[in-house]
Amino acid sequence: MPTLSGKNRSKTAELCHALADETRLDILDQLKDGERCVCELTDALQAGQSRLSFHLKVLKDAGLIQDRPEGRWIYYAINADAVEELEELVASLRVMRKRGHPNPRC
Amino acid sequence: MPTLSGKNRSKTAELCHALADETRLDILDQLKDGERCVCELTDALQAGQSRLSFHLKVLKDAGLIQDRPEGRWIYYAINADAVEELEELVASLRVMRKRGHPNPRC
DNA sequence: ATAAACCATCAATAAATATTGATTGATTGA
DNA sequence: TCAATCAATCAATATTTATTGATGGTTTAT
Repeated sequence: MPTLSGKNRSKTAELCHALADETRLDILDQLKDGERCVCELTDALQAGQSRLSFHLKVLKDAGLIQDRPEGRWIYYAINADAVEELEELVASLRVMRKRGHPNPRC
Repeated sequence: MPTLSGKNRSKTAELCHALADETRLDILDQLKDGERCVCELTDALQAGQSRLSFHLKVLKDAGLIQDRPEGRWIYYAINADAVEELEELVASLRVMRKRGHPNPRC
C-alpha cells in the first residue's frame, strides 16, 4: 500500500508522477470506459505513436495500467488495484488533528 | 473539482505533480499531525531551508497546503479542501465498464 | 540601534523528462 | 513470400525541475 513516508515512499511518488501529466490524464480518461489499443489512442488523442508509447510505459511502470497483447494489437486498461492504492494514499492525507503549535525551538 | 480531461485537467496535473516528489511527501507526512513552521521541517527532514521553501511553494501553488504567518514564523498546514479534491479525482478513475474490445479499425 | 533568527527569492548549475523522427520486430493478409 | 499494420525502442534535442549557496526582508530580543 502507498504511504507518505517509509520504504514505499518512492513507489508512491512514482504513482503520483504517472498522474502528473496531461497526456497521461487524457489516456486514463480514454481507458475509463474500457480497454483501448494504442492505435485507437493515437486516433482519439491526436498524438504521435512513439509519444503515446512512452506515456503508456510510464503509466504501466507505475502500475496504473496493464496491457493485454492480442495478435497485432496491444490493449491497455486501467488497473483497478492501483486505483485502490490511490484511495488509500489519499485517505492517509486526511488531516488527523490540529496540533496547537508548540513553542518552536528553532 | 479535478477532472481527467477538460479545462481543469492542467490543474489536476499540477495537483498530482505536487505529490510526485519524495521530499514533498515527507513534508505532507510531517503536516499530517498538524501545522509546522519551516524551521521545524528543516530540523525533522534534515533538509536545507531554501530547498524546503522551494518544495513548500510547489505544494502551496498546487493548493495542497496553506500558510499562516505568525510573527517570525510561517506555519504550514494541509489544506483539507485539496484532499477532498483528490478523493474526487481518484473516484473518477474507478473503472466504469469493461468494454468488450470492438474491432479496432486501425 | 544592533544582532540574530526565520524565511522567500534569486542565480547558477545539475539532473530528470518529454518530444520527434527513425529503426526494428512481430503479426496479419494477400 | 511480400507488403502493410501495430507498437516498442533508440538517438538527439529541447524543456522542466531540483539543488546549492548567496542575498535581502521582516520580526524578535537585547
